[in-house]
This record gives sequence, C-alpha cells and structure tokens, in this order.
Amino acid sequence: MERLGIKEEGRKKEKRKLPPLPHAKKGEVVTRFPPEPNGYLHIGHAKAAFVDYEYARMYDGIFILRFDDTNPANERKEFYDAQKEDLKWLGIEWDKEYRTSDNLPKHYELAKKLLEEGNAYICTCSEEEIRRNRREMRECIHRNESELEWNDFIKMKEGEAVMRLKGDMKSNNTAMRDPVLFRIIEHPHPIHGKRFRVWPTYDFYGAVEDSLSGVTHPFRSKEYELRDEVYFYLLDLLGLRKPHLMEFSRLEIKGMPVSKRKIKPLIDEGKVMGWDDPRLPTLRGLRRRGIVPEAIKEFVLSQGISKAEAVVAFENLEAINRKILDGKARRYFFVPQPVKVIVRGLEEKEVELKYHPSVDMGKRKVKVGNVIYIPKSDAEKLQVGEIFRLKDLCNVMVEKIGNEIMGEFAGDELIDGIDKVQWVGEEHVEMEVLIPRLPFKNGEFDEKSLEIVRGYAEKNVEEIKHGEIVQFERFGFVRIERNEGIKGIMAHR
RNA sequence: GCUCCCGUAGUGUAGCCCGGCCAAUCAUUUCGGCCUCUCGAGCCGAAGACCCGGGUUCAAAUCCCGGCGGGAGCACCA
Repeated sequence: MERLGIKEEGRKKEKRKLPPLPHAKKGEVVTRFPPEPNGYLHIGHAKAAFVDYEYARMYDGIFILRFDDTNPANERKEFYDAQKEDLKWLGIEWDKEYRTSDNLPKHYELAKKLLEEGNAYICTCSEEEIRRNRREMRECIHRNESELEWNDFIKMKEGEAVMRLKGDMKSNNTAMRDPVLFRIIEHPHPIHGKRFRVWPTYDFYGAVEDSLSGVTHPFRSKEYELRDEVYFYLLDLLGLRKPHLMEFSRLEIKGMPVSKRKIKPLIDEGKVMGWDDPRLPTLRGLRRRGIVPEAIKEFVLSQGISKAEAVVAFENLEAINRKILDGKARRYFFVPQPVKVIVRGLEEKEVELKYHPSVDMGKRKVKVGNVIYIPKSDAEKLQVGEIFRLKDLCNVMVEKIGNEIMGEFAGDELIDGIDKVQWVGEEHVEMEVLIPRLPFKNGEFDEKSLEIVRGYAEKNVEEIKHGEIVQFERFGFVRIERNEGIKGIMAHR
C-alpha cells in the first residue's frame, strides 16, 4: 500500500504542466471547447478539450462547453449527447453548456448593425463569381451598390444571396477578402427545426460567441491562423471585447489518421468495424482498445500548445497507458495457439495464483492435471532433455516432441535462468483476442492491421466483467468484451 | 503561384517573448546492469538535439537578415 503511494507520487511529479497562459489572472480565465455536433470525438478533440479544461482549472476559471451547431445540414441530434458522453468519460467537467444556435437572434441583431453601418453587404454573386473575384482581388458591384437589406436577405432562397463582410479585397490575407458571414440553409436543424433559415459562418459566430460568452482565452488549431485578422476586425466593428486568441498545432499520429475526413471512408468501405474500431483514434475506439482516460490526458497534454507540426508515435500513448494499467490490471493466463503437453507425474490439484505480483489483489484458483497447454511460440523453442518452468507451478523435463509434447514433472523449486511459461490445464476457456495495429502503412490502409489470435484462457476469465482491462501475462494488456461470448482486445504489450 | 505559420536527440516536448545560470529539460525509444516465478512494471546507468549561412553583441537555441525544409489557407465546412 505504502509502496504504491510512493509510486503514485513519483509519477505525479513527472507530469508536465502546461506553460503559463499570457494575460491570465487567477479567477479570471474563461475557456471554451466548441465541438460541432456532427460526429464522434477523437483524440484531436481530446487535446483541445483538455487544454481548455486544464487552463480553466489551473487558474480557477470557468470552462464552457459550446456546441457550434450552425450548419443544420451537418449536425445530428445524437451527437450532442454522444460528445458529452465522451467528454465525461475523459473526466472532463464543464461549468456551463450552451448551443451557438440558441443565440441566433442576437447574431441577427449584430448582423443588421453591421449592414446598417455599411460594414457588410448582401451579395448575390454566385459562388464561382465570389471565388474568382477573390482570386483577382476585385470588388463586386454589390459591395458598394447593393440596396438589399437584412429584411430582403432573409426572404431570399438558399444560394441566392449571402451576407459578406466589407473587408479588403486587396488584402494579402485571402481570409480578409470579404468573407461570407451569413448564408441561407433551408435544411431543418436538429434542435430548432425550421425556426431559422439564415445561419452564421464560422468567421462570424466564432468571434462573436467567444466575445459575448466572456471567453478570455480561446484556443483553436493552427489552420485557422489566417482567420485571426477577420476575427479581430469583426469584433472591432461590432465594438465587442477581444479575447486572447491562441493557436496550437493539430495532433497527428503516425500511421493513424485522426481526422474525420480520413476515417469516414474506412467505415463506409467496411475496412474497419465502425467508429469504435480499436484501430482508430476516436475516443470510442481508444476506449474499446483499453486506453484509459488518464493516459489520453497525459498524452495530449505532453504535446503542449506548440505551433510546430508534430507527428507523434502511438507507442508514446501505449507507454503511458501501460504504466497506468500495470498497477491496476489483474493478471491471468492466456495461451495463444496452444500446444498440448502431457506431464507425467504431475498430479491433479488446485493451485492458487496471485492476481497481481506486487499489489495485493487476492488470489485465484486454477485446476491442473497432467494435461497442460502452452503457447506454440514457446513450444517451438523446446529441445528434448531440456527443463522449462510452468510459471508459478513446477518444472518440466521435455521427453518427446511431436504434435504433442511429452514431459516429466521435474520438481517444484524454482531453477535460476530457465524460461517461465504461462499455461492452462484441461479446464479452460477458448477465446480470441483481437490485436489492433496501426491502420495505415506507407500511407495506405493495411488490410492486416487487425490480427485475430485464438487460444485458451484459464477458466477464471469468466469472472471478468465487460470492459475490464486485465493483463494476460507474457502476452499483453487486454480489454475484455462480453457480448455473446467472451473476447479480448489487446491494448498493447 | 500567392500569403501566413513552423523548424531543439529516432519521436514528442521544455527553454526562445525578457540574450549569459543551456557543455540545453522531461518523457518515449534503443542499449547495458539490478530486481522480479510475466516477454509487464520498478530501480540504476549510457546513447542521442539547438535546419544552414551571415550579422548584432563581451556573450545567441534565444535578437536581426538571407537561404533551405515542412505545414496550412486561398469554401455560402468548421
């Protein structure tokens, strides 16, 4: 117990802290995590969420969960809750929660103001025209001569007109070339139905919401950097408070695409089982694989808020997870690709084995007789005349090697320097363990990224609850799933 | 192509804003050794880095200029 306590403390010390926030005062920091409810959260979201959450905690501030649901065609009702579940699983708690879509009336008010003050205009150019004019840095006729007002705009049809900011068509920053602020979308909204037809774009609601909700330190990922200028310009025009906007690089994992854009095709083409496939960096996938929330937290925070693009190895996460799991996971014997061994002289009996080598978790009982199974990989190494050890049981002298191995009991005492092998007896459970690997190899989907290993596990695995993570000794950490039968998913060695 | 951002060991990261205490932090990785009835964990040790070239300065990873390399944006998507 005390030993554990010391270990625990040792690890805590190593935990890195986020660097101090500029312009931050204790008690006055407000952060926000703004997912769009259009899919399941992945580890990239976890990074953003943890950074926001941790900074709020670090400064005794407030952390807001905000659903950026302003594109009714994309959002789906089920994801509001799914995302909240995933955040809760991560151990993230929020002080406030709201939907951006609930604030549309306020957005409309500000839009009208922008229009009336001549800082925005209703543009009826086609999308292609807008694009071309942007490229050619040319103002369109509507910018200065449009007579259309807000009330005209809201009566128009989808695609007929948009509201644009009067930025600077000559700006080097393409984001400033009169970005679209509002557009019309007829598609019903999962929450509001047909109540609204005019929807703000990211440039508008992002800046406005951050400011109005009191966020002091909004974080976004680096690809938005060019939009900073729009963000502050807009707030200036609206006379709204300007937060300390910050950016960090996106999380990238070697061989494991994080973005929805790359994951979705794998699911659509049936290459993976779904959004919770253990090969995927979705929170649901990681969870199924046996990666614990604390590990995800430590991992993503170790990336920090640097703007340098980084490609991290998944093994970093594995290493963190392994260390956390090691002190908590019960041990069992699992024999992959079992080979039968007849041990002459081994009496039928019941032995007690510890659930954990150093932490007291009690003991389990295992029946043995003279029929034993050991892993093929170990069996292949055996030579006639050699003595090997059945771990926690006894020594066996190899007499004959064939389809089965014949051996003889060779004493109970531990002999130094011989191989110790995990085993099961006649009483065992057949099961399979899924071994997920990196889904991508050399930029292409690896068809062999999910290996299935069949084997025998000691009967006690039947007591393991669904979702529990255990260690199969000398094999790896495995999360147990119990649906029709019992199945294991290997997290890592 | 244009614009912006980034460049510290194999990998990630601290330090850079406010130059000296940096012969550079921590983690991972690899390799030794110890411990352990797991190929896990733990303990000890070792290996390994400031993209290049100029400049400023008594002094540069840190400031300035140029080059090279990588990334992002150029959507009525976020």
